[in-house]
Amino acid sequence: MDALEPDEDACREVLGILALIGDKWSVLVIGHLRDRTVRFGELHRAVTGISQRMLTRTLRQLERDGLLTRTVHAAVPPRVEYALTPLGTTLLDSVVALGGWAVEHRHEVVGNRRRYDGT
Amino acid sequence: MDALEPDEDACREVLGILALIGDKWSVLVIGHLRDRTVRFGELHRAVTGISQRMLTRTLRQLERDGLLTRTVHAAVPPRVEYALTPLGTTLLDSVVALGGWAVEHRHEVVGNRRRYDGT
DNA sequence: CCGGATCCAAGCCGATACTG
DNA sequence: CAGTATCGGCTTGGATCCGG
Repeated sequence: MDALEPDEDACREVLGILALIGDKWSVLVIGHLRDRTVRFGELHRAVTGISQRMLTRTLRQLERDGLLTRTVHAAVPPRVEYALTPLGTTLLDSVVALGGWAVEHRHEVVGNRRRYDGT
Repeated sequence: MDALEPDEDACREVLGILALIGDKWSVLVIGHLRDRTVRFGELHRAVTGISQRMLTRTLRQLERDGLLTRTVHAAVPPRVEYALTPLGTTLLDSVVALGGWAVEHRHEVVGNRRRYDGT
C-alpha cells in the first residue's frame, strides 16, 4: 500500500476520503450538482429513494469538507441552495474517471459474480 | 448524474462497484497484492487491525468479483495464496489515480473540516 | 420549505472458540 | 495454517413528529 501511504497516518485521511467516494448518496448528490445550483427539495426529488435525514446528513458532510456551498436566502418560504465548490468539481471529475472504470468493466464483474455464485 | 447512468439500472451496478473502493479493507488488501502473491497469514499481519473474519470476507468478495485469485496448495501445513488478476490490477491503477486526488487535496479537506468545526 | 430530534429495526463487525 | 460458527455491542438509516 505504499502508494496510498506517503507517510504513516496520512493513510487514514486518504482512506476517509476514499470512503466518501464509496458512499452512495454522496456520489449521487455531487453528480446532481455537476453544473447547476440546486435547492434542497429539488435534490430530494432528484435523488431517488433518499430520505430527508440522509440528504441533510450528506449535504452537511460535503459542506464540511468544502466540496459544496450552502446558501440560505432569508425569505418566506425558506430557500436553501447548494452548489459545488471548485474543489468539489475536481473531485467529481476524478470520481467520473473512476466511474469510467466501473462502466467499462461492469459486465465482466457481474459475469464473474454469476459464475462464482453458480459454482 | 448522466455520466454515471448510461442507462437506468446500470447505475446500481456502478454504485456497487464504487462502494468497493469505499471499503477500507478492500483497498488495503488490493494494495498489498500489488506486485506479489501473498499468503493468508501474511496478509493478516500486513493489514494492520483487520480481524480474521473481515479478512476472509473481504478476500471472498474480491475473489467473487474476479479481482483476485485464490489458490489452495494441498499440503501440511495448509497454504493458500492470493494474487491480483489482470482485472484487479487495472482497478488498483484506477484507485491509485483517485488516491492521487486524495493525497493532493487532503490538507485542503482537513483544513476545511477544522474551520467548519471551529465555526 | 428546510431540517432538527427521537425512536426503532437491521446489519455490520470484533472477539472468541472451535475444526480440517 | 486457514478458515467457520456464534454471540453481543454498536453503528446505520428509515419513519415520524415537531419547530423556524
